[in-house]
Amino acid sequence: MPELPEVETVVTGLRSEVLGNSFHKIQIFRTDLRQQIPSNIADLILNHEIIDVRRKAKYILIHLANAQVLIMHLGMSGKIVIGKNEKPKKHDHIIFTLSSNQQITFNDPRRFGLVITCSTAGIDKLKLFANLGPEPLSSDFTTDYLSKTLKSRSSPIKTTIMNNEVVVGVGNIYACEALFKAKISPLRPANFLTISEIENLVAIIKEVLALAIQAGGSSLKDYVNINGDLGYFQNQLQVYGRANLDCHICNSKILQIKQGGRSSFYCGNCQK
DNA sequence: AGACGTACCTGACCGC
DNA sequence: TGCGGTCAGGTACGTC
Repeated sequence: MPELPEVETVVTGLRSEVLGNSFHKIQIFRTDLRQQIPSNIADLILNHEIIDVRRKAKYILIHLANAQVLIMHLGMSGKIVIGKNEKPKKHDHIIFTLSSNQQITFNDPRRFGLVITCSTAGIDKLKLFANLGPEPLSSDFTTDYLSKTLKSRSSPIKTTIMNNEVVVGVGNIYACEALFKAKISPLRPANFLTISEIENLVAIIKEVLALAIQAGGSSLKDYVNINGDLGYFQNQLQVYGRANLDCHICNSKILQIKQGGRSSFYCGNCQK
């Protein structure tokens, strides 16, 4: 469920729900996520005002008045649900109860996600954040930056834009979608792209992510609503998950291949 | 430094 | 119904 737009959506929703509150209670059911949930988490975060909620790459950062930060990542299958959680469901690993009495539940079947804490000052020293590239929606992600970065990269452009050291937040879905819109084959070696292709790709990555955020990502429903309607942006996908269906532009069959262990979807006719 | 394979874990789905 | 295989929106680590 989580690429950048979904995480952004979760962060926006969380912010409106938790700002000014504090955590009054934590229930932990499993500690063995991607990293262990720290055993002293309650001591660090309970009863301090929540002063900010932000996104960094695909991480959710909840800043507290005592200069601690609660850091969460949703992995492949993580969800954050707000509301009364009367009886914990399967794979609910941690439930935070707010001073407002609302509850925030972290649910993650595959447990590739993460819940840790860090001091505000220590964030920049975290290994997690040590080698992250620029935020795609920021002014740091430019044609100039990307063209310099791609010069030394001979791997396919698809796996390259999914590399967090190159740019953060571009996951499998939006990598496929952006390359389709940019008419660039996912197989092209990154250092073979022309300047105008790179310029176009930068603009399109920003556009695709912004549109998906506008649409509330694809996890909005799990999160705001109790009825599990499918995400809104899913309906706008041009290639992802559409193997053997017709390209909306040229009617060729959408192809599916494997790159770096992940599925890539593309139009062999439109994307060169 | 960068490329690549593999590992982490559970559930859903498909063919037999 | 059960079994085995494959797949899934992410990241980290070892090796070459």
